[in-house]
Amino acid sequence: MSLAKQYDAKSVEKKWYDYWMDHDYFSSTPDQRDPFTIVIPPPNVTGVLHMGHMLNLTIQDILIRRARTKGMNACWVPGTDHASIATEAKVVKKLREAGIKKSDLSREEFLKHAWEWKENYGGIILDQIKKLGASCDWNRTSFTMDETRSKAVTKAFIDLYNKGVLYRGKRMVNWDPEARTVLSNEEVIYKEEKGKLYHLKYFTEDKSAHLVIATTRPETLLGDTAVAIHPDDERYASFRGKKVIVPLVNRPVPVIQDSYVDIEFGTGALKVTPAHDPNDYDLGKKHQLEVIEIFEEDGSISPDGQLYIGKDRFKVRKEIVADLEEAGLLEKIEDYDHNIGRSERTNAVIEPRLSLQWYVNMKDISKKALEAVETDTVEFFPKKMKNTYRHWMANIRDWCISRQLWWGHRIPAYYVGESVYVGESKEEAYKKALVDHPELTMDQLIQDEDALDTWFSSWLWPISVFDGFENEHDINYYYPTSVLVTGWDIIFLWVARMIIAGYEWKNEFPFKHVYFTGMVRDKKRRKMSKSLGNSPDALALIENFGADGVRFGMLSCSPAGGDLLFDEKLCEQGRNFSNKIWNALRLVDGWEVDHNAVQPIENELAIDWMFSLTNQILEKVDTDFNSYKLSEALISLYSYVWTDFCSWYLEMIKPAYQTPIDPITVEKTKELFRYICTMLHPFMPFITEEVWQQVKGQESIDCILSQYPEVDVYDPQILKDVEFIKEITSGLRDLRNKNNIKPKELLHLYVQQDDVTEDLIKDPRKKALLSKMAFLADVSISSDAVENSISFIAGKSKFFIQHESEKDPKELLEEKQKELEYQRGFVASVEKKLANERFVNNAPSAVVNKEKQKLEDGMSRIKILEESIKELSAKL
RNA sequence: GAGUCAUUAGCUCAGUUGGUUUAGAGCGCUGCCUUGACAGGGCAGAGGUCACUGGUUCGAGUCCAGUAUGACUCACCA
Repeated sequence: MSLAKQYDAKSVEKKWYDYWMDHDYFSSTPDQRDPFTIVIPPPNVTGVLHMGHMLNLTIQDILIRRARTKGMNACWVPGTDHASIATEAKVVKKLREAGIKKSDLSREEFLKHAWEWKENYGGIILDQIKKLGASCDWNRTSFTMDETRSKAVTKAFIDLYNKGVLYRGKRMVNWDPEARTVLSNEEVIYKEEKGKLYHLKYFTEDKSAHLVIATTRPETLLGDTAVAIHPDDERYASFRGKKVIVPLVNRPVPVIQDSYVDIEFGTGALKVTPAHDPNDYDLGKKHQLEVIEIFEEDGSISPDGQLYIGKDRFKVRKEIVADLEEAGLLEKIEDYDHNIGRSERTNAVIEPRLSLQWYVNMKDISKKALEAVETDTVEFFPKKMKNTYRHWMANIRDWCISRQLWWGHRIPAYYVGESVYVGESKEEAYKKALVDHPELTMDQLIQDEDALDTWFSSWLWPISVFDGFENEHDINYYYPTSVLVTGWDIIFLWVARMIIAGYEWKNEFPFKHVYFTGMVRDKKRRKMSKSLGNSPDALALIENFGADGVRFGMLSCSPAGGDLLFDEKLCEQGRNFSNKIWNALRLVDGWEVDHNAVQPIENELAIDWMFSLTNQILEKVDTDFNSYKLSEALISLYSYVWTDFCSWYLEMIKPAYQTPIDPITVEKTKELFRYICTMLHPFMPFITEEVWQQVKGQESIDCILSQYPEVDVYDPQILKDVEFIKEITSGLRDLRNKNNIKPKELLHLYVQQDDVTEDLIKDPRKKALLSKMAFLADVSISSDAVENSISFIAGKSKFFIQHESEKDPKELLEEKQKELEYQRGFVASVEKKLANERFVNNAPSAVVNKEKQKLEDGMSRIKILEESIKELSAKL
């Protein structure tokens, strides 16, 4: 049965994924082999597959599949995280669309809806991951809120609490008024935005004088409890120790002096709102100022604000400006660009807010984690990420882990008044509480309303996916894992914390290597985002170019850590590559084998050459993998398969049209195909499995489990020899091109006599190969000039054919003269080096000899060019 | 404001401890090619003062200093 002209990725990919699954090839259990383990960076359960995931997953699959063919016990654990804010937001939105308000539901009712939502949509991304060909051990699929993972979270919390690492404190936090929860610094995005600077008048109590304060947030004056000036600022000397009146609310507040105030900025006078600005909070503490909280959780004004009660902060800003103007207390408004922090999830402007939260004291528990990276115990790729990591870890702040959400792990802390009791269950906490409060009833023990930050479960991931807090069996075998593949944007949120957790609970790092991928951007270097609409539909890409094509496209342009400018063309290139391999297979598949045919001698050489080259590539790919240069490895394989194997090798051994081929050549060629399939399999698993099945011969094993070849010794001389034959062939093709000689018209090639050409002519294998590739009737050495000839140079030797040049001799002469100039420049630079005594004396002899060889070859080329020019000039 | 990194062909990038015939690849571009694996193809070609200025060295795209431009991270002053 003949093969289809074009490769059909769609049917092939489904067929083999099902086949692999049916044979349980992805699943792993501990055995005597070395483990190679990766835990997936869990995508949000709300997520759909996007470009970042595809890059990330492709890389992980490449590493896993390669390890598998190298005989290791490869285990890739998939899963998702519960993404508390994102998921809760989605559920709230869905409920709202159905006419249900979250505030009308009890916690239990809401969670029922949330779980329902998770059951319906949570598996989507996992199915999409399968389409990409990911060879995850699906039996191990985990979810941060499933039973095992939840237990781990509770255990970790209690353990830290007992060690005294957790504490509860009132702090100024980043408050998201839309999600009504606290955010970590990492979840706030600062960006320059256009704003205004409002200049407001604060009068003294007797109204005799006023000072002017510049502020971007006039509405916060409702919470002002002081005005600050610099002690050295003589402009405000008369206000020292006095009180001024806060506009509109008419509250007298002290004028305090503090060197924190920047004399140069604005008017040099600062209004102080301790409840709603981190710096003001510190000032307030220092000067023992009153703290007035004027905002509700949703950003509206609270009764303590006195005015505008219940109105939203931005509405109030407009109104208060109008009211101030009317009262004559507004001096002027200036345009002013400043940084505004917004919630990464809801885009709401962050409101600094005082709040009682749970914190992890990071100082001590992060020490080992910093050291591990400093000493490369945990190695980062690319290395430069160490700097970023060090900077953050050295200045680490305490981690606020409580979130005012329902979807997530509820904090296992219970209160009796001010006393705190933690426990895996309410019963356990109750027992502890009874010690202090013998009269306590169960109902009087109140559990914390808040849930834990999602990262508080993610940081346990490399341990919890193996049930590492409860069960030794798997964790002892798989932990520490081999490599973590993730984006650099979550180096603090996730990577650093996992390393900390690893040392905290396993006393060992969670992964040996961390490979940071770049950001996927569009051609214009913009980040791919939903709002810009510049992100291609991942599944549509797979549909159009095949998973192999997309994997190729993602990889071929993604240096570690570097940004990746995604272009659909790259996937197209990948698809075309599949097609190329497919058609190479078709060629070989179509050959008629004559079992009595003798192998032509040029095939012998071609095969020797191709095997040598294969070993060279194997070596190169190994080196690239060791330093995670995956895209370089792929590019090497691409050019090895396309250029060397298809364009040269197959042409070398191809029998004449409708002529049968000898069995040895076919067998060797199939063997080469198998090498190609195994080497390329990690990158393009489907096409390689498909082709493998056609060429596997006696091998009963499938490509996915085929043994990765070891590098064998090879003869570099054979690579040089064939390189020379290729150079002559290309030179002659160019000559044909320029002189309108048909590509396949047989020619007689004359060769200038020297050591290299003599070797070429005398070796029948080389001569035969050259003749076949260059379409030669004959090759002969000629010391005499041949009449009416045109020539070219390959290496350092002259080659020519008897043919009247069709080119304008003048043009030809110019071309040769240009070339001569180049060669003279080249020779001059080499001569300069060799004339330098210090070079000849100091440089290693190998380098000096190389230079001498360069000089000799250059001189030889100059001589040939000079002769040609002389001949050409004579004709003019 | 502090720090990190980058600057090589029209575009995107390689270039491993300084020495690989005065720099490589892919895409794009130009010319030619179609019965025979593949137009999702073949053959060939053009295209670069390695950002700039100095320095170290026998030798610098590669090391050092400065300049310019850009990107990112962290911290943020009303």
